[in-house]
Amino acid sequence: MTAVSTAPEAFPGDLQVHPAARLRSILDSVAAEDGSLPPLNDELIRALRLPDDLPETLGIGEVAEITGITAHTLRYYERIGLVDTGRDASGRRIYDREALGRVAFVTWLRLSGMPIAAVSRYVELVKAGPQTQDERLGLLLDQRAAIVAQLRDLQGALAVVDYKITTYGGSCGA
Amino acid sequence: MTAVSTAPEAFPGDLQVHPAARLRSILDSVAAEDGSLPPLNDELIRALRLPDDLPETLGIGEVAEITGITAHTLRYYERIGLVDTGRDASGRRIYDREALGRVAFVTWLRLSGMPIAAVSRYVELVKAGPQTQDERLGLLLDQRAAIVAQLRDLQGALAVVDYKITTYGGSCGA
DNA sequence: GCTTGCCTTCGAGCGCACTCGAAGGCCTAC
DNA sequence: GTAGGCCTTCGAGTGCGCTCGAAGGCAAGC
Repeated sequence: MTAVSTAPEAFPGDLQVHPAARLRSILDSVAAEDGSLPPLNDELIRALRLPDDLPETLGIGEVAEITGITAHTLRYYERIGLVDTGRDASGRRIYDREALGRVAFVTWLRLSGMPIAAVSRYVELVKAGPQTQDERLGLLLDQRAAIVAQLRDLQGALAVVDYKITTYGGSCGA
Repeated sequence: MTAVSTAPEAFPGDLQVHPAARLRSILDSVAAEDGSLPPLNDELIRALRLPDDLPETLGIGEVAEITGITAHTLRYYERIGLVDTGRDASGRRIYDREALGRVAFVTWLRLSGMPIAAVSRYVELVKAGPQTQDERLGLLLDQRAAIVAQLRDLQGALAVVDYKITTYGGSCGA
């Protein structure tokens, strides 16, 4: 896994491709210089919970800016039940820390390729109470396996692309 | 990157999710026991070129079975110009080694998240001749960067999911 | 001859995940 | 008071990548 260290730029312009660019930049901040990532550490978890110097509550525009997810999409997520928010006196959405955490969590799941239906199911289970823990764990384990499979696919694709790059000029076949 | 070694099964049943399941199983055959992958080696490349004990030419049904891509999708790929094939006397598609190699290559690119439009562009450039090598290399480098970014995203998601699994029972937020 | 089965083309349809536009409300600044 | 800006809801539209069905051809086997 050689160079391509585009690390310095904190907020790349590919929002269309990856709505969670900003979350990724948060992840970047806890990643090592060589691009490797801690498998699981407190710093990362704290990053997920988002910085402490944020205001107590945020408007949808601020959440959009922080997470890189459009306000339209945030409303869509709420409409389909993925994230609940409060409202102020004039009916505007209020995101507190917990709501922001949910947005972040949902975004990570989506980023890992989990279909919205599955995320939705998970959120439903959480709302349903503690007796659903087994099924929730099952969903997470399934998703973990899916992530591992994707990692393997991507490593294979990386090998193929690297081969093409090193021998580039060859034909399309193989 | 701990266990979840579902390695033994050669042909998992998730064709819908990953049309390239069989290609992945070929990749598996060159992967180490612990799931790690060689970044780039001759064996993998040979695997991409597909086994030597295949018939010289294949029908679309055979290609579908080998690659895990449906005949419908193979026809679609041909229709949009991603893969050319020959025809027999009665108009049926004939896939030779080269065509099979192209199917495999295209599948790897798709698996890495490259949009069809970009794959299409790449194939066009190959057809256009050697003077397009620079642009081809550019496309490949872009895709390499995209793969690396995806790997990072997935590793982050894996960390988040692992955190949830190890602390499971918690709320949905964070 | 007739069935079976795999193939052909063409065009339409589908599922997912947004994405956008219209029409309007509320608050602040000038 | 009015303009600007950010917000609201609702429903429709978009783009991607398949996915499918219909209608029919061709060759082998009974």
